[in-house]
Amino acid sequence: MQSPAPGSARRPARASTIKDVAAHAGVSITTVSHALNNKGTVSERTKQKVLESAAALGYRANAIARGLRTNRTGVISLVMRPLDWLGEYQPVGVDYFMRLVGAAAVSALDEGFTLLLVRDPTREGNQSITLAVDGCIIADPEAGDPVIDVMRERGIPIVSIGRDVARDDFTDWIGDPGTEQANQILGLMRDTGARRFLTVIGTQTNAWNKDSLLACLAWAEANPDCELAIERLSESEGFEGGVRFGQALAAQATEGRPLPDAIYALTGRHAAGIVDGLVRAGVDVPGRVQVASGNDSEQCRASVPTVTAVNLRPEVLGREAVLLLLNRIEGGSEPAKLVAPIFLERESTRRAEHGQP
Amino acid sequence: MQSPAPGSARRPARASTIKDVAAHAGVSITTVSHALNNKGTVSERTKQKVLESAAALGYRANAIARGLRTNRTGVISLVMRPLDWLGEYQPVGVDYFMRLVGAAAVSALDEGFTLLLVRDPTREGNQSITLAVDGCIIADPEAGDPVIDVMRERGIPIVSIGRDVARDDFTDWIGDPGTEQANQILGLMRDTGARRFLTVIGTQTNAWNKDSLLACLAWAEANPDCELAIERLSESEGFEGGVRFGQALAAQATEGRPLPDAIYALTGRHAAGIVDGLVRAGVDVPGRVQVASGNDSEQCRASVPTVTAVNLRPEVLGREAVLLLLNRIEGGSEPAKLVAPIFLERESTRRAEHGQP
DNA sequence: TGGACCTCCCAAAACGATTTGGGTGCGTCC
DNA sequence: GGACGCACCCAAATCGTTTTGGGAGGTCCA
Repeated sequence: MQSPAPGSARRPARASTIKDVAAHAGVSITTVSHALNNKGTVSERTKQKVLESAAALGYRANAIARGLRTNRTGVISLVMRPLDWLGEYQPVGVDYFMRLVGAAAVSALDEGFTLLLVRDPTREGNQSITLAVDGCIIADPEAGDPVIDVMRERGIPIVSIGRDVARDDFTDWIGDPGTEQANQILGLMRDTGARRFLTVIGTQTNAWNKDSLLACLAWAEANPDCELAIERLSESEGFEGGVRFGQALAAQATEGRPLPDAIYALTGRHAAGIVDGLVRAGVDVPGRVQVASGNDSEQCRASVPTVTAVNLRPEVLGREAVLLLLNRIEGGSEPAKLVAPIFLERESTRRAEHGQP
Repeated sequence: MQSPAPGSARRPARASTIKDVAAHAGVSITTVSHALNNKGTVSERTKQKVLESAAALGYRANAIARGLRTNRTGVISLVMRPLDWLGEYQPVGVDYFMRLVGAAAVSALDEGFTLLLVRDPTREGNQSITLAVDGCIIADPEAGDPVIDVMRERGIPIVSIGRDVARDDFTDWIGDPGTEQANQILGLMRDTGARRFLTVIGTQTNAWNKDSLLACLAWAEANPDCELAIERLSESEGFEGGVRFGQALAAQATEGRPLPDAIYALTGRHAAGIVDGLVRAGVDVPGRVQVASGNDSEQCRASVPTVTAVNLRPEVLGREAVLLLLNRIEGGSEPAKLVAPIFLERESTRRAEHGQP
């Protein structure tokens, strides 16, 4: 196995084709195809001959040619909408995304598929293979997401992680409505004395933001002794945006506008940033203000104090999305699963007096 | 835009082809191809007509057919050898892998490629597109890794992250020899009083394990007042394996076999586990034993005490690997970059008396 | 008038597989 | 001996592009 000179141009080494195998075995390409794929009728003797020739030549069917003919590539794509907004990869605090990708990739591999990471496939000039996949997973679609339209037009099965809030007919999504989660978090903080609440929500139109907002409003409706304010903070502001937000709150407090008793920030980076901003401004967390996050992230775990959060279980979401998609590709109609998040109580909220064991 | 009934089989909706566009515009398919790709000579009038027809029909060239003809797919693959060993996705403590994938994906997307995550492409029966990519990145290849042979045979450019220790002629890799890193860590612990050292290395034959081992041995050679023991611990043992290892060390100490003064565990999960095992067994870290990790991970950051570690900068590795690969695909010979790791001093090692500012 | 040279367009040949729709030869049965 | 069935094999069509190698028609110049 000679290697080309370092940096030399791509070796023109033509991989052997089905024609080469046919010639080597002294049969037609039809017979080779049949022998290798166990189709048609091929005598045992001929089949062995073909297998030997294929092995001798190191033949591996060209997946592109096969894909052209069969319209199957063995590839599923994953569109991470969060990436499309963030614009750039953020090295810290986006581990939800990372875990999701990892879980989806491994699940796909386990099922004999490969996972293709793509950016918005609706963009013109996208020369790549994004529209030639067997199926597509879209994570956190925005309202009326055009990716769903494009895939449907092409007849490519698509499932989402988190529903499309503008598309009630689209039911092939997994995730959780987020209602229970909001009730649990707000309820905990109420039980430990909070009455003035602030919910900090991102600016994207995805299901998570919308459904969480609705859940918070409904909760406030059901708890008239509590007061709830809503603020928007763009996802792309990240941790630093949270810090500024927290400091601004503290500054306003010195000017007479009272601090809320409890803050529920949906994004982990925001929550951790807010805690940091408040603490730096001398506000006691959780003594004066309690803070909780709607999505666990590394910053929540590493924060001082650590931030109470919800684990949305990206590993499970990734795996279940792949399995649902494969079912759809096979024409199945297995129902989509809900994935209930896990509540993680940490230091940034107060412990309930008579809590669980 | 009607949607199919939920769960209905894939809609047979045939996407429009170049033939449809040609018919619609009243020209030949050659002309369509030329007009859309700015090749050949097409009058401005005809070109406009073609563009209009293409837009009207929502035409997007079939990437598979194009790939068959041009032998270019716009896809690069990433083989994570660690995944092949671990066998299963580990939700915690493999954030090095996750960050690498994320960085590589985003870098590829920025350059107009998509990233395909694949498992060992040398395996028989791998029906997928893994051998039809434009290039391949292999992370942490093992000694004489067969993936490199397969890709070379097919003339597919390949670059690695970390060298192949059994292949000196293969220079298209990025990373770091790990020598400086070992010297720095062992030196720090020596400077703070340690004399009896223990290095804990994984069992894989990749460059990181091998080069780190050599670096440690060389360091011991150069520091004759120090004593160095080597132990192997399989990567797949993870955090729990580290815990057991640490507890075993502590148990042996009560039986008269003295504890080392300093432990250098290459794998972050091992290091954090060892700290946990030692602390649980009542050993003071860093008072009695110092511990450092060769690869930062979330467990290192979240451990109590936090674990001194080295940030191998997976974000940079992922991006540089993609850029190097694209250069090779274009036939370039730009030299590969070294990516120097960053030393992160934390609580599990003692502070040097007269350290840096 | 004839040829050289544009400009603009197209038919057909790839690319490498799968699949359709027969062939061919042989044995069996009436 | 002829019809039929079976086992085995193959030529050619097909998938949707790109690219090659002209061809038709017009202009310009000798």
